[in-house]
Amino acid sequence: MEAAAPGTRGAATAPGRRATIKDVAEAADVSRSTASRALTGRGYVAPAVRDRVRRAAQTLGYVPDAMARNLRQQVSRSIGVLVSDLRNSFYADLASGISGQSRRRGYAMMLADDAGSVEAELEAAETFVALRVAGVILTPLSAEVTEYLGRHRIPVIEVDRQFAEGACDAVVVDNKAAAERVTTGLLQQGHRRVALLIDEMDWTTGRDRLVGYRSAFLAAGLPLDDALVVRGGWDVGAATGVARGLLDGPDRPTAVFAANNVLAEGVWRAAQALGLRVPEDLSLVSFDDAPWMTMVTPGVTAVAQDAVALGEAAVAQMFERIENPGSPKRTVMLSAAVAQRGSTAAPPTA
Amino acid sequence: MEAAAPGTRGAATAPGRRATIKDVAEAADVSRSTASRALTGRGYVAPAVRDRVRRAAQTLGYVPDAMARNLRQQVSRSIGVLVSDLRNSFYADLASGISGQSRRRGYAMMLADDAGSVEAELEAAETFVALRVAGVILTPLSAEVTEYLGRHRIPVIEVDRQFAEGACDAVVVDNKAAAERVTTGLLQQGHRRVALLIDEMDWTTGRDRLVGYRSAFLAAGLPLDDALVVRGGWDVGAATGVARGLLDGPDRPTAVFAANNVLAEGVWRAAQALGLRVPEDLSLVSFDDAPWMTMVTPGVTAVAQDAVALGEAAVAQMFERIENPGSPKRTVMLSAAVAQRGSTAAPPTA
DNA sequence: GCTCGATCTGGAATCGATCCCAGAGCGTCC
DNA sequence: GGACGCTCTGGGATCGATTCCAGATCGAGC
Repeated sequence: MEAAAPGTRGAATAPGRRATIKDVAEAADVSRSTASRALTGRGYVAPAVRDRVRRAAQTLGYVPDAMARNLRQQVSRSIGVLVSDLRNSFYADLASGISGQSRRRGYAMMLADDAGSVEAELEAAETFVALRVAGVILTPLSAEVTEYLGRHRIPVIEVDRQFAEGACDAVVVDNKAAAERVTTGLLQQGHRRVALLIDEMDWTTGRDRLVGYRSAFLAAGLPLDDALVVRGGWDVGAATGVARGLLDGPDRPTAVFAANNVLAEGVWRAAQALGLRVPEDLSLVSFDDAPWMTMVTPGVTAVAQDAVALGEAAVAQMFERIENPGSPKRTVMLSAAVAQRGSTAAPPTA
Repeated sequence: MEAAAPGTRGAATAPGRRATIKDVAEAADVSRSTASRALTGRGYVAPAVRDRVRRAAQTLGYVPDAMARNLRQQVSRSIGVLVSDLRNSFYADLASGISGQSRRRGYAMMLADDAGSVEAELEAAETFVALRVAGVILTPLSAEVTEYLGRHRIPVIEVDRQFAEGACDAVVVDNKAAAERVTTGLLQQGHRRVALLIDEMDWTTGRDRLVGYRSAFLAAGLPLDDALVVRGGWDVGAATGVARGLLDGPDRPTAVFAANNVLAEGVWRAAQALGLRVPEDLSLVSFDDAPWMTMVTPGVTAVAQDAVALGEAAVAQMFERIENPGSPKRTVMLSAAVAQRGSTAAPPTA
């Protein structure tokens, strides 16, 4: 879309129906072809005629029909975005980054969220195909969706997690490195019973965070205890319950590494409920920063994925793919910073 | 879109280009008209032929082009949504509610955020017009955008706030009643110096919250002190600064009513920085709930607007408007609950 | 004067789907 | 047997824009 200068959006003078290019052409006393050339700037038009047509369009409040234009040109200027849950700040930030960046490039964003349902995910993908979007950015739930979109020749960028590595472009954070870094930090403070609370280990996110956690132990020459790796469930309620079970007992871990912000919230709530002080009784680190982590006392040390930047990088990668369809698939890996706050300390010397 | 049964999304067998209805028609050995009738279910088709066409579509992985369909039918099955800032959980929840509800009705959602810029808002509106969306749901920044969309005969629903009352449909919360309720609560606990920290007083949100605050004083027969109504700025940094100024002094208020979640965060941070204990030294209530408010100790008492429900109500209103274009404009008012937490107490007896 | 190229314009085809309408086939009823 | 109604199919117009192409006009150069 050509960005009209401020204040130039014309006043449609009470049209019974929307103005079409035919109306503009008639008003300017030229043919539809000429009107089109004048407005798009492609092809010859005499300057005087061009101005006349533009004025007419202006007066009529003409806005070209994107459907018709896209149909004719067989390209669309919108992208599809599919995330898991907008109420989770991680996905909201991601969408925000994508939105800003794609607007800057003149593309509109179709946003859908599958509420964790593979069927909803495929339905959204089908809608994107129907709308002939220029590309899709998604946080995949299944490998099928990428394959489906690929079959329809729609460029796909997987963000945050990947299914089949190398099957399509992807933008992810270096989960392993970041997980290893925070785990090593806990070990260096003297913790030995460090639990990992995790939601899944099938996607690259969970898998790599687990790998990072383990390699920190190996690097420190410390033994691994698989009983300390615990599945935490998908929502705060479940996570809180699991965390209570984990923390309620004599043999409890002295530190917990929560693999995402929902699980961290569960641990925090469980600690509160059990009267455990952070960090005196329990150290906590989180993968995924969240707004509340800077509000509580002490603040929660977290791997701060910049979700907005992740979204922006995904958009950049998508346009590179569109301009360059043949180039080999690429996985962009962003590093994540660790925001040190007050939620870790040496373990209690019980 | 007809929801295909799971697993029925056909395999496009390596098409050089996407299958069109012409391809389906040829594969099923019928005309394009018949293929169309078979797939849409409108008009006569012999059952045997219908099945043959559907199988052909299946085999080819045919997905009808929404552009072409919309162009022909002059209606679209997508709605435009325009919010201020997705990173704010209020707007993200709103979008989430809209998304879920519109997906349920088979509509796609075009989402844009103006980053507080009126120009970006108008640009997004123009995109919505170009895409011929069925309707637009927005949290308006300017009166102009609603008027612009209205001129192009696009149904508009304003959510959260209204500009010209009655100019279009709207879904809002009862700001006045909720503000009055929480203010009255503070007065009943004995507070007299109750500050209102507010961002704007031009929109209905700010105006009504101010009105509610004032009428609580009037109802209690207490005098108003306009020096206690303070503008707090638009982001957390500014809000924190203003709150520090407000709370740093001998004559500081004993309670603060923050008119939104960003301002409440500013007050919370300022109180922390100044070493003020909540609620012993300072009571705090917020308009707008936010996730962190249940995470901190004590929890922050807040007017809990259900933003998801707000979004869902907006979608419902939009479809009512679409089905019933002539009916008088309607403003739906949702009441907001007050989530009582621990952030208020009787004022210090200094 | 004639050719050639550049500039400029309008007619008509095109994108992919829907839908009106004419007409074929067939059964029923008077 | 003929009129009528119902079922079913295909031809072709249509939505709104873009774009190819033919042709008109004009000025310059030989």
